[in-house]
Amino acid sequence: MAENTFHKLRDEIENGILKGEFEPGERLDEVQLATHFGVSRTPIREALMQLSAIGLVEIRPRRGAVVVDPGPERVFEMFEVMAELEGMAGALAARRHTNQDRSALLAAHKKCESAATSQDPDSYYYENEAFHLAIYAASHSGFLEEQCAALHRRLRPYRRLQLHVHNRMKTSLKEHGEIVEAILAGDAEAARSLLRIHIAVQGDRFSDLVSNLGKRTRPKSTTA
Amino acid sequence: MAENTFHKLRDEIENGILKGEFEPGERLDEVQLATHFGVSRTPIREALMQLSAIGLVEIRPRRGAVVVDPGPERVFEMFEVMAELEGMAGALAARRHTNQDRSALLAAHKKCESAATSQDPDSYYYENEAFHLAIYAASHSGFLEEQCAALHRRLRPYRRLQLHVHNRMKTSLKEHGEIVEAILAGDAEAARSLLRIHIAVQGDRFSDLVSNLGKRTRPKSTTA
DNA sequence: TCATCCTATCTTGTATACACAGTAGTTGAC
DNA sequence: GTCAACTACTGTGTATACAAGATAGGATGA
Repeated sequence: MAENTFHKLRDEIENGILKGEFEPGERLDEVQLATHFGVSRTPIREALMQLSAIGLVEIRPRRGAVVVDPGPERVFEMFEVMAELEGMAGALAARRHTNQDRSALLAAHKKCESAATSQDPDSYYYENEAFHLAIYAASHSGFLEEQCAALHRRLRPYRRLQLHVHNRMKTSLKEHGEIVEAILAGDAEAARSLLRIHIAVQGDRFSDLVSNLGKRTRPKSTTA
Repeated sequence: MAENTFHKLRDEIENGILKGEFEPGERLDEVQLATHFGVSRTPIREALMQLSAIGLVEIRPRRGAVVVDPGPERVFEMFEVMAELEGMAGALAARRHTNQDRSALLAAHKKCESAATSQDPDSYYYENEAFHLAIYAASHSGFLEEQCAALHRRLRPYRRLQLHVHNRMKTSLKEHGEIVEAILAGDAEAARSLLRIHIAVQGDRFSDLVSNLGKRTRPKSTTA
């Protein structure tokens, strides 16, 4: 541990963006953030630099940092790439998973099941994340795992919105079951295509997503 | 452009790392870099923050920044992911390419041909990069294009080493030809698998890569 | 009344200063 | 002679100060 101030600030601001406390397009005032966190501008700037490098904020010269607004097409493209990477992770996991991975996957799946039966979207959202992280880990490719986790993290807010679509939780859980089965059976191509379909935003889910993107920018009331 | 100092510094240091001026594992002294570039430590730190966010350097608290050394397995994993992403870009390009993309691809391919016939590895290296960027652009997925370009850039030094392997240039060019054909014919799955094979480091190429990784860390004489 | 220009203020970008942690070198003791 | 501890120094982390550009508001002219 023993992290530095700018590390904590980076996570803090990143979470703020992902949770929607800072809206897309919003300007991030350095002095304001500095006073808010009780630090000087220096570590704030360093945190913003890191966020700009991973594409969460954009720094325009002499004009400050703004929260990047990906827009519907870009979000769709991100899901497209996520589907491909997850498919790859699933395929590798099918070939390489150990007994430990097997237990982790089954345990994560079971927790998703509990969350789904108790009809708790927030809990399912959390356990779903753990489930996917377990797949990445089972791929035994450190780099792929990192890339997947990073993109997964970035897509969090949109995934969260999707879960509130009617019946999505139930469908999602059913797909999880098939995915686990394919991976544990060592069927790489089945795991790949099942995961692709699981992630991809196709058909109705696309219009659901676009519709939800509009809702994301809230009526300014919960800002404080 | 009117970029800021830290933008230029970031590119400068990044190029230094990719070109091997800074060796993997080497400590990046802030004061030394500052005096070298004739600036203060502030923009240097901001540049290092960005490089740490994209994984080129690692910042350990109170112990400064060091150039990340991926190690053979990690490099292999990066090529694995690159192969998948390029395959995806090729598949999308096959479906979505416009007449403009078509001309750009053919032009880039022709330039590779010229470089190959004149037996110029450096020139081929450059034109090869342009060729692959043309494929990314033809995918018409802005996010995928960015991801591919970033990873491609990061793998530059290793690709450069590979080109010096005997006959690689000729084989590479032949593969390019087949890839162009598949894309222009609209055969997505052919384009995908051809590109996967083109990028993947398999069989002999893996041992070539590992052997070249050793050469990269030079005999410490050119440090000054 | 509207548009344009000028000015004042606010914010970013860079430099510098100071505090604290880590590291290395030296000295002393076993 | 070797190991450990203490001290001095080097370098990072954060704050603050200063300079320069951008924006907004007001004033003047058409």
